[in-house]
Amino acid sequence: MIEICFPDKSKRPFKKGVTPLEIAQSISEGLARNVLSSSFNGKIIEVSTPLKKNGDLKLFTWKDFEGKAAFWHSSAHILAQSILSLYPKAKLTIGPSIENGFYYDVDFGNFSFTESDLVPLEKKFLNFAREKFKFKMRMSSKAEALKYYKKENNPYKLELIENLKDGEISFCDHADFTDLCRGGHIPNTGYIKAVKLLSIAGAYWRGDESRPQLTRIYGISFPKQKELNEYLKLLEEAKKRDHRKLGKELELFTFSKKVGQGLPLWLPKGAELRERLENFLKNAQKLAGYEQVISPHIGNKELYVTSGHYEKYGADSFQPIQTPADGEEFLLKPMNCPHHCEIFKSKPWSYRDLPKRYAEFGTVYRYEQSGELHGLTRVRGFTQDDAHIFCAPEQLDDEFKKVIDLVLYVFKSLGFKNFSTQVSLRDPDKPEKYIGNLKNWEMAENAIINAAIEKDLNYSLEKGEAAFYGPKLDFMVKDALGRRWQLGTIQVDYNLPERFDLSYKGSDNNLYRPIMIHRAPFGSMERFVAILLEHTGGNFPIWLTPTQANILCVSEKHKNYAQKVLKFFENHEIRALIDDRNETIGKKIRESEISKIPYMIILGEKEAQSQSVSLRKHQKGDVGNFDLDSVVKLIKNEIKDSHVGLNV
RNA sequence: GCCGAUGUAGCUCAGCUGGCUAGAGCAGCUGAUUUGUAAUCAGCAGGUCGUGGGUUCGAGUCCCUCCAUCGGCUCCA
Repeated sequence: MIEICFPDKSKRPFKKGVTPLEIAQSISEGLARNVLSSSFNGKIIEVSTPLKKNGDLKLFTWKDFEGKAAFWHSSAHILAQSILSLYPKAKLTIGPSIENGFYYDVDFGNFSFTESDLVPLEKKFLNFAREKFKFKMRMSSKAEALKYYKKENNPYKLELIENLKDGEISFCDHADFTDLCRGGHIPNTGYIKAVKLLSIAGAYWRGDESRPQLTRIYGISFPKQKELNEYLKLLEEAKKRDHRKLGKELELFTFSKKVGQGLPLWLPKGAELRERLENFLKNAQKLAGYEQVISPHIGNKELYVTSGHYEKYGADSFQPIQTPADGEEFLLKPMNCPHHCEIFKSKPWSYRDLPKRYAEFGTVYRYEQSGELHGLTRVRGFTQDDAHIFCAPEQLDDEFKKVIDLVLYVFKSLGFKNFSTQVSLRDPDKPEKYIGNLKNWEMAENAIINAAIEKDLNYSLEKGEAAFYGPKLDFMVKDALGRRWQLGTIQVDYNLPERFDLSYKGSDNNLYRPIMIHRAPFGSMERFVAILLEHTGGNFPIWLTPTQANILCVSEKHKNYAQKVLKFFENHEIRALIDDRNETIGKKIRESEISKIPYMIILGEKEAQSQSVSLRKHQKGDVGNFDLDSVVKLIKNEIKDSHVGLNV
């Protein structure tokens, strides 16, 4: 007998060799039907694995992350089986489960696999799934595994096996298909009732640009057809919130082939919106002790040679601008930091002056790869809400926390609740990738981690993700389709103060090197507006929205009264428009609803007589009749409420 | 940059296997209507079918080049 301990700490004895599935059965038939995967002493195992010793058992169903992972991992096996069945010459590589579904990377050789090939593949998949093939794990010696894939002539699997230890190599069989596999499957293929092969993409073998490009097939599967339908519907809904679509519809920004790809043009409404965001942050920064500075859009090449950026990125960026003078070269500003360093250098500083906090909405230009451009989230010209803090080492801790507070304040004011943070540290195994001494790195990394803990951030530690000049803390927010984007960022930098030979005089009359903090709460105005659009679906908080109230006349007869109402609104600083076109009131309301203006002020004969207005709220409908004073008061109150913490 | 897909009027789209002067709705303009909580009616105008080349008696439709966009990969100071 062995003793099994469950997550609720209860313990029960079982016969030696019992499987997790049998244990589930002993609990309830329902659980047995739904259990997809399990873990024993923290290690993921098949539910058919006999248990031979005492230990902690967890059973996973579709509701658990681990259950879904097993489900999708198993789906990847069936996908691979389907691929080989239709394309016997294809070479399989890897096929993991991902956040939403799974993929398999395949080398089709000379054959060009296209989207239309997904349909028959999907059919094949479903046919295999219905057969209820059992997934069976099998250990293999390294020699045996190598022999198998040599026979299959599959260099990818051979490379994978070469990197594995003998004795830790296993295969998973189902039907007549086998694949190198670590394990973690559902009991049989029949659990998969619905599948959708979503898209194909090129992906480099092992993520290395210099190695062959494979065809990646993405898919998602579900235990019920209904769940697949719901997921596909969700994707459709998400497309409606795409910032590129909304930006066009709401006339916020546009692109022009003639101006150049990745170079956004802000339309009047978008520019106004962006200006409001900038003013909001400027006010907050003023209160936090920042000073605004302004630097030019180009800088002498020498500036970037000094900063080290030219050496590292020069060849991959916009190339230097030549002037009529011999040998003179300027670069489009790819970042603001070197300029700010020179601002700091403009006079000598005492320790009493620190920290200096220089802020600038600085527009920078970076030559991003054409295939990487994406709406407003990845562009070639953008404006960072940048600032650089020059402080003494002993001030780093405190300054870092203050910046976190500012970022959290910005996120809170704009209603971003579901964000995650990532602490990017150096890779300790590759010290050559980083500059600065070890002691400083440790100090900075600890400062960031401690600050993240103290501020109760939900953070992940990412080794090897640090910039070459220092560790950083990034704030990540998802877009409508669940893609993660970095917005706010806080970075510690030991490099630039060194390269620019920055210094301040300490109390002992010696010169010391300041530490620099780069930070941008929005990240960039472009990306921030994009993500804000996707989060709000274009229904911005009323303090930000381009038009707050739309004054609609029932007929052209009431133009004069409408003008009077407009004047009244303007006097109370409410952004209002008049729609006095010769159209029906129904049409004006419809258009106002579509353009997502929060309030409609409807007025006709009745209202003109009584000097009142009829109020309609976007997405809500008629609110009732109000006199001018109370309607203004009502809207102003909502504007104030929508602006969390701004009026402190 | 790489793999795959897409590109028809300001916007959303139709145009089957190549065959009359390329269509629709919305937006625009003109006129009628003067309207009460999500589209009033009629008329008019609007397109080098992304670009350049090729195949063909004939190309929006087939082939190639380039450009842009979309989904990914790589990258992201």
